[in-house]
Amino acid sequence: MSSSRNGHPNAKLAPKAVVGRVSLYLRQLETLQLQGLDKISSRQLGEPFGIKNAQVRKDLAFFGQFGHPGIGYHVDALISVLREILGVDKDWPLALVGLGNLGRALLKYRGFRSRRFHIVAIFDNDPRKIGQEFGGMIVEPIEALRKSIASHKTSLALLCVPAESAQQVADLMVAGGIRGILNFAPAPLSVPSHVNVAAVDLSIQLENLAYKVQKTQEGVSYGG
Amino acid sequence: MSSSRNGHPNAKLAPKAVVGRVSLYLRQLETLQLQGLDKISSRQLGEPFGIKNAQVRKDLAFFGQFGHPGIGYHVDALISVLREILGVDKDWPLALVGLGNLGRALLKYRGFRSRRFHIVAIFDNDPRKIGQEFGGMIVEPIEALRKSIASHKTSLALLCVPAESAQQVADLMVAGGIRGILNFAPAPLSVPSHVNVAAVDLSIQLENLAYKVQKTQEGVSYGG
DNA sequence: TAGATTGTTAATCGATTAACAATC
DNA sequence: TAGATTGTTAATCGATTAACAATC
Repeated sequence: MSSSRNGHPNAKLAPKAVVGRVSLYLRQLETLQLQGLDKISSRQLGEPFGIKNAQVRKDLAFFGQFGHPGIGYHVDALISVLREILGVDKDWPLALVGLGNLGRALLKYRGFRSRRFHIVAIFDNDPRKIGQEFGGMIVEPIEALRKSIASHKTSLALLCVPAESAQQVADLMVAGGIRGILNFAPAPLSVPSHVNVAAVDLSIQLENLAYKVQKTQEGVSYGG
Repeated sequence: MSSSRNGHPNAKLAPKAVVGRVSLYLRQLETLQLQGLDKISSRQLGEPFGIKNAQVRKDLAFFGQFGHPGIGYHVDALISVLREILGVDKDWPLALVGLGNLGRALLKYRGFRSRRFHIVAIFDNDPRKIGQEFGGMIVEPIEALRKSIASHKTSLALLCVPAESAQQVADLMVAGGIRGILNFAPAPLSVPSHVNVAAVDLSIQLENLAYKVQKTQEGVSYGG
């Protein structure tokens, strides 16, 4: 028995794959809530993603017992509990560094706000950008990162600078106390173990697709 | 020893994780090539990504024998072979659908071109955008997708429309003969099995980071 | 030759799936 | 009650790591 749930006491860190799927479940639940549904089974919850019912139950079981045998899961209740588990039941201030094309696109991206992620400060090293206004914020020089992180209590940062300067900027983020970096630069980052990095690497994703497409297009017609 | 290598004959599709890592190796090799290195060991190759030497060798062994015992791998030779394996030894035309903030940022993104991915046609359903020029191309209506895919022989597409219309546009892509979709919309896509989808889901990545940060910040101070 | 490093096998580890008693 | 569906255990599957003979 022993209270596990919502990640307080001795709970272990869930495997990354589990957390990713739980995010998907949460999103699906929110869609269903808008549609007025109030109950859902593990089978229905996994279906849109091609995830098996046993997997859904196992993933949720990692955090506690939320379902009702014979019934399924209550949509509203499960939403609350998953939001709490993932930590998206509160606001997360974000620092955005690098105002190139991608950085400016992220500044306007609506998907973040709906998840309580808010960009609160923006940084660039281009003197022509510093002092300018973007999305209601004044661009600060990268040296201002440290103070800004402290004053906004920022834990998460979006790293949108070119590959060449990514490590250098990451170092400044770490020095300032950042705990998680979403890295859009196509470069590996070296950070202390208490800092988490997630990479968004578009070229690698495209290469993956290219490989599969190439593979499934030939393959068929060749002999052993 | 039966030619495996470079993915011609009976070669099985490599596990997704393997392909992703091979992309990283290739990028690292290219960096080393620019630095003038001509040999490298499996240990050095994996180091920047925190990948163990045994893993690097096993990943490469999936495609063939490219190394030399006691020596390591020849940088130039391995680059050629990995490019061929991944399919990035040739040009890949891309269709871009959805010219919101993200779509326009991708249009200018340099990371694609260096990998021989080229956006060759752009689409939107907004009448104010159709006919306009972006990045040297004229915006076409989404209904033109089918003909364009055929004439450009496009296998890969970037899907940057809002979540609500993502499935509908994906259906048109599939009908037009697209074989791989890089999906930026926060919505699950349902496609036939011969079409590959890779999702770029920023909110989910951020939620992952938020979870870990939250977890490592508390955790420590609570009792069993 | 001695030292380095490969490709590959065996051992370990972790993740997914199937099955089912318990429950509504 | 009968049918549905959970949480969980056991079985399967796949991926990572360690170890080492073969090779340069």
